[in-house]
Amino acid sequence: MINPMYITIVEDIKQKISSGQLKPSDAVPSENTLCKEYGASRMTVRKGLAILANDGYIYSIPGKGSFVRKPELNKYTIYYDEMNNSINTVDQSRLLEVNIIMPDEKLAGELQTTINKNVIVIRRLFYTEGKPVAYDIKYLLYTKGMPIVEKEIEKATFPEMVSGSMSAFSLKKELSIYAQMPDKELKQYLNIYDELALLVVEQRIYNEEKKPVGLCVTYFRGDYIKLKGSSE
Amino acid sequence: MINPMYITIVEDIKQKISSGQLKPSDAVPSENTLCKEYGASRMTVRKGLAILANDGYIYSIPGKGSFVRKPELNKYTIYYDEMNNSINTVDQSRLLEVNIIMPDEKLAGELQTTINKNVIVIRRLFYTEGKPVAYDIKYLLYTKGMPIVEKEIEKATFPEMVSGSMSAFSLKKELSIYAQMPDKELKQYLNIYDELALLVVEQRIYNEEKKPVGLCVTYFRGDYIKLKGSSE
DNA sequence: CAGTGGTCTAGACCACAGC
DNA sequence: CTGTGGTCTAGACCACTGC
Repeated sequence: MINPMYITIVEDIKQKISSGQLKPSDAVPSENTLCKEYGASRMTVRKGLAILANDGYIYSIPGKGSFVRKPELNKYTIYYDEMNNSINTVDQSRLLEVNIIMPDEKLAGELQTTINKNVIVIRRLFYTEGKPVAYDIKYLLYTKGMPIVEKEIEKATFPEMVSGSMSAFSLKKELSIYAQMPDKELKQYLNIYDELALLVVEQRIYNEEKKPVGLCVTYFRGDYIKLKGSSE
Repeated sequence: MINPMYITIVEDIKQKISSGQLKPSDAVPSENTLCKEYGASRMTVRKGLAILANDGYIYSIPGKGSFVRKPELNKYTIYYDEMNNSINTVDQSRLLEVNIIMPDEKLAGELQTTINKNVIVIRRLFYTEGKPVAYDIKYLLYTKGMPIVEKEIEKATFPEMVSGSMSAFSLKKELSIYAQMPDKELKQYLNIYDELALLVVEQRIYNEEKKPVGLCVTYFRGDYIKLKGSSE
């Protein structure tokens, strides 16, 4: 396997950074230097540097040069949807409620809407091997194209519901994760008889203009979910 | 403000995708078509397409063309370190223990080492406004350059401790997040008198060859932490 | 002023898809 | 075979930095 030249350049420089030969805020050799070093044209060298910049290894300052970046030690990527997580996958879901309501003030505030606008409520229970493992409640601002067929709602994830009515590319999403004790209602739904912690995940979806279009809160039995994230 | 031409191309195509004019798996106009359309050279067009590809909007298949990608609806980025979270920041930390131990079998398995290798244990308590909010325990495989000064240990985050002894660029990190009830010991450390859920975060750090170099488990009082993530 | 990175061109050759 | 994307070149002009 013969790599293209720009890949060679990328790997050489990555190696120098990983090995400590080049340290954060050190200057990477200038483009012209690298051209001579590799016998490559400037565009080829630049392609390599662009990749390094994109991967977070270096940054460039016009007129000065390219420099090694300090790595982001605390950045993780997490793939989350309410039906699928690392311990168990939801194999069944039960629709508790689909309704159109007028939000109370708290909810209206959350959704940045007014108390006289319609909001869709969807409440579901998720099961794994016949046992209830999560209680899920969603509030969606009504827009055309929203799912109204119950069968669709039962199996859809939150972003899927919203993206039916708008291009998914324009959506901004936020997660909020915390631990909580269940109240009476949740204990009943989730068959909890003694003390058991819940993992609560709130998803908020915003449109292109950062207006909220939906809120989803999922209460997972603590013994049935583990969220996983990783660097890179 | 006049944008470079490749930015214009990027924004035009992004707009077509966001507005739904181009849908997932639709073909983007070919490079030659775009060259003519914008009166640009092929390298300029390609630069634009490269950016779109990098941002996850499109993908290219040699010999066929470029196509609109299905957005990753479930991808989030989370910035986590054990001393800093969305409700409160740790303003004080107390070192409970720094020690060198032989791991038991379970720990040795976790760290993929043997029970006769030295492991550093660090246990800390984190405080916010004088109140204990998290209990933190770390296991590090010993390597040269490890922090041994207590003052350093008290304030360092997990990746910082490890990166003292190796280039941080080569580290792979994993997060595991779940909810749990505190045991007696944790209740004591965290001043918990009635039932309160804990948010538990495990960090695992691996070196370039995917060998574990450290494990860190942090138990947060559920009422004192909320992890935040967001798309893009 | 010389050196740096940022943009851009007008060619070239290649491997691969599909007809 | 034509059209596609992937790699690469050898120039060019620009704006910026630092001496």
